[in-house]
Amino acid sequence: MTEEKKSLNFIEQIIEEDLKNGYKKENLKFRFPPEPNGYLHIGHASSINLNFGLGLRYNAPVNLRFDDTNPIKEEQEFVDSIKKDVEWLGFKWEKECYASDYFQQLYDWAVEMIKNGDAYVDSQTSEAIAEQKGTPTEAGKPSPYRDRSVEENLELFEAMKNGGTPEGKDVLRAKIDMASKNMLMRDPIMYRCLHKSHHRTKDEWKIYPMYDWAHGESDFLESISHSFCTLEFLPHRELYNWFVNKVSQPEDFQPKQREFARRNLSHTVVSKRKLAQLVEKNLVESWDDPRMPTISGLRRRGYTPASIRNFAESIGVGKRENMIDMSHLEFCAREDLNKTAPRVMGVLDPLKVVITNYEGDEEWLEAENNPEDEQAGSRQVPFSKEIYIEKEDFREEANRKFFRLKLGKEVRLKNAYIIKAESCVKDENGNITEVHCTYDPKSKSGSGTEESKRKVKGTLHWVSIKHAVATEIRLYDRLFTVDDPTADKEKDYLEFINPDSLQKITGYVEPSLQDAKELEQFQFQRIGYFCVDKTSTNKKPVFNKTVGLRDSWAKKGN
RNA sequence: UGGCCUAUGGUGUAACUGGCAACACGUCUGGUUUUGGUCCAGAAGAGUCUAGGUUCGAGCCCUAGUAGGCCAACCA
Repeated sequence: MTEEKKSLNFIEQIIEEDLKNGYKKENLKFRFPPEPNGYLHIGHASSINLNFGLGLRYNAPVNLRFDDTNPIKEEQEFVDSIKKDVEWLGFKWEKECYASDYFQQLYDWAVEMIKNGDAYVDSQTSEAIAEQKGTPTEAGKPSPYRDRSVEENLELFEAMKNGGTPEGKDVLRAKIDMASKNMLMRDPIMYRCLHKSHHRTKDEWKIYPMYDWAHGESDFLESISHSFCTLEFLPHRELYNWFVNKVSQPEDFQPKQREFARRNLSHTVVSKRKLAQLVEKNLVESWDDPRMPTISGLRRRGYTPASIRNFAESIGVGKRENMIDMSHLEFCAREDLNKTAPRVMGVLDPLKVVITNYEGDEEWLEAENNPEDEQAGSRQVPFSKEIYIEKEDFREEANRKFFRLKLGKEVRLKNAYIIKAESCVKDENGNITEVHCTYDPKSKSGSGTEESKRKVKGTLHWVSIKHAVATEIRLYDRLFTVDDPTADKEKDYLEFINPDSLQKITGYVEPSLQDAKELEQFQFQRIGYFCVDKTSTNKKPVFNKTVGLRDSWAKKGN
């Protein structure tokens, strides 16, 4: 085996550099820190893959930490879904943590900071505070409350904590530098009064810490060595370090925040807020609608954990703006499903074929389950005089590039016989309603006869009409009609919703699929990959189309 | 108008840290095939945002531009 030197991404290079500079490998520790205010999406999958992947690579623990500092937006439902999704993707966290675990510690540290003159209570309105903050090009002005005495600050902060201060009245601010070029350093707010019940601490707290005054401290408390976040947090790094310095001793190891670019996927949106909007406005069914780029949506659509992990791994991590084409995700789905999905036959747009010289009642033929997998074995599929084929697989006449059924020509029925189209029946509008064929009884697949080995250019999938199971098939297309629905500053992204992103049809599948279970995946031969929807029942099976097979015939515009 | 980040085929990442730009997706050929799938073989496609500079040598370093992004929630 040739030892191929896999190039490191810039995150791994940072870690290697730290290791080279004496940082102990056993002290490496990472975390994935979602806010439980929505469902995880494909962008999070990248972050999950990065953090947990690093854990695997360096044999280091990775915590799952919920950044639950805002009770207004956060709910237990989201905590549950996030845990489910991370597990489903195949990752194990070391500890399940919550920023809310540290509320008391954070509070105690805040009191210390007040005593040290590093924080003060500001009694102005949020508007006044915003105004004094200045602009990126203009320094801010100090609050008139900036120099309150320690005693007064302590008293006021105590009142905030006890709920004696109304919401919106007082806030605790760090005393840093109102003239800093970094807006975040202009006395950032540490605590606000929120008399809301928290999904975990219930009514215990009347004040809640802000992100900046919680995240780095949580990292510090958990001994996280490297804290990775997306690029928009880059300006927060200075503040992150400032706060960590306040709560730690110089000899303590300090977590290191580094930033990477979030991944954008074409023809969709990757923003929790926008996805939530799609759900709220009923533009999709739910967070797990198979058109959604959420982990739960992709799961329901038929994506496998491996396909999503491979996707995240293959697109890598970088620092520049990006727009990854959906076709790349689809490739990852096919690549994985090709190896694992059992092959079956189903007809989506049926055309009746009568085999006029077929004498028997029915017979069961052997069909290979997966040519990519020797172990997959075979099954029996029923054949009879009347079958369905795909409407687009028959033409009265066509040129020689059409490898399918046409009058007077032969085609093979997958796993069955070679048939020849003799005539077709049409309705009053000229639509073909039936094709009459004859079959060659000696051409049975696998029989080993001379006739069965004949080279016939086309092979069609089919299903015996009297054995067929009628199913609901849901076909999906991209959710948005353009690559980047957010690119147009004049138009709202919702204007680019694809009205035809979902199509429900009735299809007919072979009887072996009658009892398929939720999430079971199949390749409908010559069509694509499908999986059983959660609303499916034995009486009425429902299949979601995950992705079509590559189709070099359709691509040529036939 | 301030500060910071970024810039490599259509897309996403590489380039052993200064040595003739590579990989994957996508596209196109051809072969195999009882899936117009898979698989196999091959091709086209960038001279690295621009202009200077350092150097024997620059995608990598320096300077100045240009373009895009981020920063003025009691959101994360």
